[in-house]
Amino acid sequence: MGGFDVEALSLMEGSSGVRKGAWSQLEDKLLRDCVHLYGEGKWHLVPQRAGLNRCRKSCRLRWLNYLKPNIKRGDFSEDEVDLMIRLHKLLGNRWSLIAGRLPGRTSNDVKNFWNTNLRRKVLSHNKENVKESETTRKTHQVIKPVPRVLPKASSLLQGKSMSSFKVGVGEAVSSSGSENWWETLLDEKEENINNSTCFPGGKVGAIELGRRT
DNA sequence: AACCTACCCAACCGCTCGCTG
DNA sequence: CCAGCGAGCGGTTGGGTAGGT
Repeated sequence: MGGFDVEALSLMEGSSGVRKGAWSQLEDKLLRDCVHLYGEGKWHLVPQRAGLNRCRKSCRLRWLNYLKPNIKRGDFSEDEVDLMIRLHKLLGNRWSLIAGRLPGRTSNDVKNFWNTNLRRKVLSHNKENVKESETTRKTHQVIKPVPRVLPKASSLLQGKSMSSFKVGVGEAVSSSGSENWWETLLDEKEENINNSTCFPGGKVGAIELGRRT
């Protein structure tokens, strides 16, 4: 890669005239300068301000997943993987929430890592569990997880600090008074994975956190 | 060396949510 | 209350590349 490929800037334009595809160094520089100058947010204004022929979404994603300072690159540590698995058990495919507990990691990173590395691992692990559970089904009633509904306006859902966050449902959680309530929740869930008081109703599905099902 | 396959990761797309007038 | 708009999210796609034959 030597120098900016100005010609490439005019290529790969969509039908709307907006450029698509990989970002050039020049585009990265323009976007970085723009965010430094105006700060994050107002993404609809960014293409104009930065002089980029990109859609707002593309700009935002590029910044969040690649250009933002303090983004951690490289392999996930064992601790991170362990935490990711536990959080995924708890939260399901809430990549942004999971990424929020992994400093320097983006939701895209987490999602990609999960899909390429962990999904298979977990699936095979689950298969083993299914085999095992089939042998014990006669004596143990299987109680499946039920959506845990959290307040929509909660800081958890907005990626804000957890320290001031109080969960609105599940007395066991809110009454714990723990700063790291979610860690408690992880332990609690592992311990009570088959406890109906923790997961009442036995409804099948991902854990509800407000936005999606 | 050439081809094929699987994998990784950046980027796009479509949808939902929250805010505002 | 409702429509319009911007922001954010998760699912999916596609290009690049490493490894195998």
